[in-house]
Amino acid sequence: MAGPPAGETWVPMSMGLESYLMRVRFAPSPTGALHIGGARTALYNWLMARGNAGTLVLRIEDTDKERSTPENVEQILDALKWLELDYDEGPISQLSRTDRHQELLQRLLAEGKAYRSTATGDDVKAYKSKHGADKGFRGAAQDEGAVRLRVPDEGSTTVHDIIRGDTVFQHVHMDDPVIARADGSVLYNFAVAVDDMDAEITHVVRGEDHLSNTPKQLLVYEAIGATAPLFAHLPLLHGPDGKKLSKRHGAASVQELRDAGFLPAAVRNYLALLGWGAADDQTIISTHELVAQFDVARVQKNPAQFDVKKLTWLNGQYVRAMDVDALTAALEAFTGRTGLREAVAISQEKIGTLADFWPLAGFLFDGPADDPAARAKWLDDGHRSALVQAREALAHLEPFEVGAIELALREVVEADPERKPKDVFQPIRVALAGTTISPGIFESLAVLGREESLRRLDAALATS
RNA sequence: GCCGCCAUCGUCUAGGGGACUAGGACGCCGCCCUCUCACGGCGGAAACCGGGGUUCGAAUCCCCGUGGCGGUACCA
Repeated sequence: MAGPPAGETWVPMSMGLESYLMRVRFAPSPTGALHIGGARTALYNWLMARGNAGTLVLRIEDTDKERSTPENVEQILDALKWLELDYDEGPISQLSRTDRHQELLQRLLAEGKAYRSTATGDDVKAYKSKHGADKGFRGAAQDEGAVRLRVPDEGSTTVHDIIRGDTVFQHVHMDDPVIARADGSVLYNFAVAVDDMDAEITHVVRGEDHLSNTPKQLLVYEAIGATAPLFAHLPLLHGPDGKKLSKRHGAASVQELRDAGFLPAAVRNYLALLGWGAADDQTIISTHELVAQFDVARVQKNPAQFDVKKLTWLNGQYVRAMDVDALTAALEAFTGRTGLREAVAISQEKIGTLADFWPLAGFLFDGPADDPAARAKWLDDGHRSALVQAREALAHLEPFEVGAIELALREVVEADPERKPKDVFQPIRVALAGTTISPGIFESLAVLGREESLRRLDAALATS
């Protein structure tokens, strides 16, 4: 599916050849579920590719064999699929590129641009505490040990970042980074540069936690003699307490979002807004508009806090904008039940997430809930006559439809000047639903049908 | 500790020297609508981290401080 998405043959006027050939990548490490920050990184890359007729490459950074499992890879693939973010190339396993990594590693070793050293982390630390910040660790070449890249003593490496501008890293502050373990297996900072180079990635868009890794990777490019891509380091995402986002903030992973009943389109919209704003500050933006409008250069520099309340509101907007059939399909998939359409139609404007539906409307299918407080308040002797009259009004009503039901029940209200609407409607609600919260009462009666409605009213009268 | 990034309402943001009495959205508060819960409508409270500079003029540019965050792995 390389090339522009279906129906989108345009290329923004301002885009030159370089942008037209844009190649971006999403390169998660499979250490567990796809977190929200990772999802946003995936989304931004996807938006860039789709908005610029570019190519999105999916690469799995699995060079850490301890943590990378097939199950974890599967989780990431699932999450992307649920988010409806597709990719044009991959998934490529970084591990599968071992031969190529070794080839270049040996070359750097042979050229003296990298060297083996048995120096440990503690050795480096000791060296640092001796020399302070004025001298980065430089090892002496040995014939065994881990492979370190030789960092020049003088000069500096500048990261050109689309979001942040230039950041200069002085070489004297940098330690020679380890690029391969003593057993020869390569490390992230080496593999990522090689793979991005071979995949001809033009724009690396990733989390800000990689910013200080970038000069090391730039040095790898330089040692290999390759041209580095452009970088964009995204601000990190925090929870409501300003700390790193985690499970106790409600939902930290894409899977949790799905289970909480959020819609993929709403999640995409919300995630896009987390660190980025459209030029006109629009809040509800369809994925199609997002593709057209997203501009990584406009991404915020400061970290954003994930706010589940705003996501919930946004999700409600999407729920209400769906047509009933689509929402029914989503809810039937979510609940595992069928025949929900009528109940969905009368609940649509009252739910924020898919998970809100069953607690609200489940009584239509599974019978009344049991809320003793509601029964005590509304099914007492004081409301008995209203319930009896309502039952009579409904018993032979034709047709048994929303409009007729409302007329009939309002007549019951007016039959007694002391009566307020809720003195009739709430007892009915509690009789039908078992609780004081439900979709509209006329609508609920119509969906239940005459027979079931009368059964529930009789049951309430029998126990009150 | 060292290296680096960042800083507008509680939150997400608009703003990029004069259009700022700092705009929008979520949330919050009040009112309206109303059969419950919601939706919706109307209104309100709420921010330029602090201090110095530059300038006729600073939320916007510079410096310092403070705070937050990231990195400092033979993790990614």
